[in-house]
Order: sequence, then structure tokens, then C-alpha cells
Amino acid sequence: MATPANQNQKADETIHGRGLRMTDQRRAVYDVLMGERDHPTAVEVFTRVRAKVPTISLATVYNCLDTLTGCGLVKTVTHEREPARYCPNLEEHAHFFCESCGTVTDLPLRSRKRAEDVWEFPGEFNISHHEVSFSGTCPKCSAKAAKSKR
Amino acid sequence: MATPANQNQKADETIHGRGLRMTDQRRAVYDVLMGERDHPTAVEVFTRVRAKVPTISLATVYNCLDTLTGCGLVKTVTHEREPARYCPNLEEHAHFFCESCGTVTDLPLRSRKRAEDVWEFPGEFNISHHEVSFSGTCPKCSAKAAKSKR
DNA sequence: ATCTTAATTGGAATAATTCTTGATAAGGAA
DNA sequence: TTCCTTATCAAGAATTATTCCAATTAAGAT
Ligand SMILES: [Mn+2]
Ligand SMILES: [Mn+2]
Ligand SMILES: [Zn+2]
Ligand SMILES: [Zn+2]
Repeated sequence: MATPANQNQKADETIHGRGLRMTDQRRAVYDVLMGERDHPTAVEVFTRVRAKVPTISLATVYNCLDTLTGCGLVKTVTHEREPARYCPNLEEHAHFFCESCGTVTDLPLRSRKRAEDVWEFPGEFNISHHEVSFSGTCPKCSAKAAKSKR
Repeated sequence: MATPANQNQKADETIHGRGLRMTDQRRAVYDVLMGERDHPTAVEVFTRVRAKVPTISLATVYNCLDTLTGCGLVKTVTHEREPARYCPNLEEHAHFFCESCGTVTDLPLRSRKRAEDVWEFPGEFNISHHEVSFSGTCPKCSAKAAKSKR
């Protein structure tokens, strides 16, 4: 059971609240994201979803991801020119991309700090969205590199 | 004069320091970026550069932009799935993308604050790069929207 | 002036994503 | 249930940004 029942319930309501339908495809895509929270690309979602819904098409995976992000159930994660990744963690957080092993890690916000306080806004900007991404080497890969160097 | 002489000098040295050549094409691309600091895309750079170097190709513009970023003279700016933009401002700063008029604004870092202090890193991450982008409506577009509403 | 290697060009190739169109399926009304 | 309307899906074509490739040109050293 990838998605806890109460989350599934909430997703259902959100979808229905928009006059949309919770189809097998949409549920399966959402389940994949909730099951392995490793920020898969659309193609990775596609291959995982086919285990449950073998007839699904890649176009439908893109459609479902669009719908889910449109409903605010999922967030799109971008990093440089790489394919988009998808994340069901709705808490405010940044992302770390390991250049060595490719993993993506969630970085939670430290309490009482806000991105808006770090940068200076010259005027009355109306912020609707922001995204923060770091890259480098993750703890595992950093340790490995340090070991091989000495 | 798009690029101040001392900057031009610095760019020359940086390029030469890497064993590369400062060609007409590379200088023209750098001049375009220094001249209008509005974060143009590769295609926009291409159309502007052709005024000075009419025979330049788009592939060369991409090559030059690659070289300049490789030398650290220019930074690549990404935002969602949009084409990459280029910025010659080497100070640490974030970007604001106006969804209404398309302009990109530099947001300087407030003194004594660092992105690394805002998010929590669970372990020994080795940060080599980070990028912060905001989107919404810029002051001009926000004012226009407020006026038309009342 | 010649030589060696870097840089440029134009076009083909690639990769992610979006679009189009016809088939299916869901849910409401009769 | 059956019919009707509309949302959704599927398959493949199209689009877009970017990269790759192979042949030519230009720099700069000898
Ligand atoms: Mn995440
Ligand atoms: Mn900038
Ligand atoms: Zn790693
Ligand atoms: Zn604006």
C-alpha cells in the first residue's frame, strides 16, 4: 500500500473538488509518487506505473502529472536542463541534486527562516512561487570520494 | 560601448588563461550580455549578435555561451521548462521571473545571509552550486493589475 | 609561409514535452 | 438500464531547445 488511506482520501476530494475524476491512471501515478519518494522523471513514473496499469501511455502519464500538479497534490522539480522530476512532499523544501549518484534529497526549511528574507526585492513584487536547488555531492558520495583520495 | 574596457580586459585574460582564444564571436556574445543585462535566451543572443557579426551561426552562439560559462564569465539561468537564459552578473543573486511581462530581475543577496543557512542539510553535503528563482508579477505588472481591479 | 590545432558552420540528430485526433469510459438524466 | 454528454486516454506526429557531426576556416606558433 503505497499511499496511506487518509492521503488517498484527501487526493480524491481534491480531484473531485475541481470537477475532475479520480481515474485508475491518476491514482496509479499518484501512488507511484507517494510510494517511492525519490523524485522520478515522467519516464521513470511511466515504467513504474505500467506494473499496475500496463496499458497506460506516456502521454497519459504526462497528463496525470499535469493534473496532479494543477490540483496542488504534486510539485514539479526542475534542475538545470534535466528532465522534470516530481515530488509529492507539499511541505516547503529545497532540493539537493547529487552530481555523482543522481539522487535528489529534500532539504527542509529551517524554522523561522524564509527565502524571501534572504534576497532583496527592489519594489513591490508579488511572489506566487519559488524554487531552490543545490547541487554537488551527497554525504554518501562525499565520503566515498574522501576515502579514495587518502 | 557595451562592455567596459577593464571588464573586456578581464574577460580576455580569463579566456587566455584557459588556453582558449578570444575570437570575434566570443567577444560579440559577451558584449551582448554585458550590454543589455536582461537575461536573454540563446536565440535572443543570436539575433542581437548578428547585428555585429552577421555570419555567426546559432551553433556558435551555443558554443560561445558554453565556453563563457565554463570560464565563469557568465552564468546560466534556468526557470521551469523554459529555454535557458544567460547572465553576466557574477555577484551571488537570485532571479525573479515575471509571469505577466516576461522580464527577469536580479535579486541581490541581503548581507550576511546565505542560502545554506536557510535550509537544513541532513549530513555532509558538498555544495558546488545553487540556484534560486522566484516567479509572480513584477512591481510594474503588480501596479497595473491593482489599478485595473479597482 | 607553413603547420597544427582550435573554432566555426550548417545541417542532422536527439530528447523532452506538447499537440492532435479518434477511441473509451464515467457519470448524470430519462 | 439505456442514452447522452463530456472527460479522459492512447498512439503517434509535431514542436522546441539543445547537442552532435563532419567539413571548412582562422589563429597563432615555428
Ligand atoms: Mn522534494
Ligand atoms: Mn542575473
Ligand atoms: Zn551521491
Ligand atoms: Zn512584469
